[in-house]
Amino acid sequence: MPLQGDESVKSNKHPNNFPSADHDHQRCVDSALGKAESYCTARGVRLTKLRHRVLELIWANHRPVGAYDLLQQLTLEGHKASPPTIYRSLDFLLDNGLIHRINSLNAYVGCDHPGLDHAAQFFICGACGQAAELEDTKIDSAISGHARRIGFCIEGKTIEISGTCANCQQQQRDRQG
Amino acid sequence: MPLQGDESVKSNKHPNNFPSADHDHQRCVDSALGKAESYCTARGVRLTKLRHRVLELIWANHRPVGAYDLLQQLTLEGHKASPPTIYRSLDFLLDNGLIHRINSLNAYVGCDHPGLDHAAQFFICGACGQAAELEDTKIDSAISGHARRIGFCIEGKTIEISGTCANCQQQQRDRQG
DNA sequence: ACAACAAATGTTATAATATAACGTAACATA
DNA sequence: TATGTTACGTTATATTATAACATTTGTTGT
Repeated sequence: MPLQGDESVKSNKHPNNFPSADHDHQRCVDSALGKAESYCTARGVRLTKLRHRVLELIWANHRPVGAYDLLQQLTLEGHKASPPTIYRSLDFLLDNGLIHRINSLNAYVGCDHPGLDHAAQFFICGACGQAAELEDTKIDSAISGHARRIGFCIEGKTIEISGTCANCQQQQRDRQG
Repeated sequence: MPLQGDESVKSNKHPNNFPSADHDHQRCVDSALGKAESYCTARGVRLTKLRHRVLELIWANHRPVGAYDLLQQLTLEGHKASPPTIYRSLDFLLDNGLIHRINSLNAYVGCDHPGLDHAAQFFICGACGQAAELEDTKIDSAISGHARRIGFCIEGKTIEISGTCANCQQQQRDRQG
C-alpha cells in the first residue's frame, strides 16, 4: 500500500471544522494576520498598530473573546486603554470582515477569509469554547429560499449553533470509561 | 366564478409570515395568552399575575421588546419593579417556551406555540421592527445535516435573519414612486 | 518642509443590559 | 397551623457598549 502523503505533517485543515488541541496554531495566526495585512493594503484602509494588535489578541485562540477581555490584555501590556479604544478597533475589524461578532456570546472571533461577502455560520462548542465558522451552501440556500418565498430582503444573518463538538464528546466518553 | 370563502373575515394567518398592519391583533394576544395558561396548567407551573402581565406586555405587538422597556411599562402601571423582577419573569417565560430571546437585539418576543420543542428561526424587519417566527424544515435539516457530518451535538440554535419584510418593501416603493 | 485637512486615538462620562445576594411574602401540603 | 417551597422585593453591582469632545497622528497639496 503506497503512502498517502506525509501524515507527520500537521494540517491546519480540520475535517470536522474544529481545530484539534495540538494543531499548529501559529500557522492560523500567521495566515490570518498576513491575509488581513494584504487585504487592508488592497482596500486602502489602515491596519494600524492598535488594530493589528487587537486582531492578534482575538486570534490568540479559536474562542470568541469579549471586548473587556481584550481591554484587560491591552492593559496588561501597558497600553492604558479604555472601552472606546477597543470598540473602535472592533468596529474597524468588523467593517472590514476581519472578525465576526457572536451575538449569542457578546464576543468576537477572527475570520479566516476576509473580504469575501460570506454568510457566516458558527458552530460553538460549550465545552472547549471554540467556534467553527462555516459556509454551508445548503443552509444558506435554505434561508435564501425561504426569504425569497416570503419576499423578505435579507441584510444580515446571525446563525449560531451551540452544543458540543466531536472532539469534546470523545473526551467526555474517554473520561467516563 | 364562485366565492372562495368569505374574504371580509380577517385572517390571522399571514402568508408571508409578517402580520399586516390592520390584522386583528387582539386575536393574537388572546390566542397566545390562552395557550400559555393551559400550557402552564398542564405542566403544573404557575403563570402568576406578574408573569402573565409580562407576557401580555411582550405580546403588545409583534416587535421584540427589551427588558427595560417592559420594566418601564410595569412602572407606569404603578408596579414598582426593579430589574430582577423582570428578568425572573423573562427567565420563567423562556424556560417554558412562552417567549424567545432575540440575541441580535437583546430583546424578547412572544411565542405562538409553547411547549413544542421547536427550532425557532426569525426573520426580523428593520423597518417595522416586527419579527416573524418560522420553522422551516429545510433550514433546520440543513443545519442538522451539517452537524451530523461533523459530529457536532446541537443544544441550541440562534437563527436570526435581519432585513426588510415584503410589506415594508412595498410601502417604500409606494412612497418613492 | 509646512499648512491644512482628515483619520485615528485618548479621555471622561454615562447608557443599556443583566445578575448576585439576601430578605420577605405568598402559596402548597401535610 | 406548622413547614417547606416558590415567587417576589430590594439593594448593590457586574457586564457590555456608546456619546461627546480633546488630542495626536497621518496624508495631501504646495
